[in-house]
Amino acid sequence: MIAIATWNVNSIKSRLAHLLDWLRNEKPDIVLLQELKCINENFPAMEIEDLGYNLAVHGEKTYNGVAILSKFPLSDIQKGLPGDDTDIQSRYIEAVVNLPGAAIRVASVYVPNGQMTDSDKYQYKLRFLNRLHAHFKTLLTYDEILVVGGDYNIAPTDDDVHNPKLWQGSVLTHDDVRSAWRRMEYLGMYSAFRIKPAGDTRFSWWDYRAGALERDDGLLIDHLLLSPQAADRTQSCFVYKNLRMLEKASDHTPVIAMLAA
DNA sequence: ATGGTTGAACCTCAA
Repeated sequence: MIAIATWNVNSIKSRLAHLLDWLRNEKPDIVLLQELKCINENFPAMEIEDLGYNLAVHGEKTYNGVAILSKFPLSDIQKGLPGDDTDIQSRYIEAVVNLPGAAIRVASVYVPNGQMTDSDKYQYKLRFLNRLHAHFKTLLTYDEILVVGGDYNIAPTDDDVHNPKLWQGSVLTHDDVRSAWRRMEYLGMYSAFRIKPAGDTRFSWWDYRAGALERDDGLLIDHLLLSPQAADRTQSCFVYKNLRMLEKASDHTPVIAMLAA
């Protein structure tokens, strides 16, 4: 079994102790990280490599930043989401993980939050999702085992929201972004948690504000999207809530898929 | 308390 996790750490520097403990205890094979909030030079590569991981890092000062950690060798590393050369934000990284006798293409994506539906950032989010759709269309022609994990900043249905009324029309639940999500599904990308849910936790993110965690005011916005070849191998998908319960936690917690391999 | 917290970097922005 191969464990593939996605986790928005909200600053790799602030979350390093949590990350290292988790890697030591759970030993996920592949980890897709978002919101590093650091440039490549400041990424704590040695500490993570010491635990047996190979790295691909696409950092940025202050904001964004994505990375791939893998127990197996990486090749064909690509940084940046195709489709707009003027977009310099570090929100996408892709690589091939070379398992013995098999290869898995993986990517870590940090979809823009969008802030407010009347903001320019929301338009950027919708354009980004269009580019992601186009890229998935290309990737699916490869007929590979493909896993794209990340913070999609989309709660695909009201089942993914603790209190749907409270979140109605927000940038995380708006019809526009849900429609964009479904377009990716219709291409043939399957949500791991949708097809093989396991465990008791339905959400992956709780706001720091207003006691959201205490009220379980959570949303499932971190997802692992799978090609048909990856979906066939997926045995289960669950949220690892422990990391949200710690002192100085990220506001997101890992989502993990188990693939037969 | 016209909402609250966290992180990075700056005296505010993004989430």
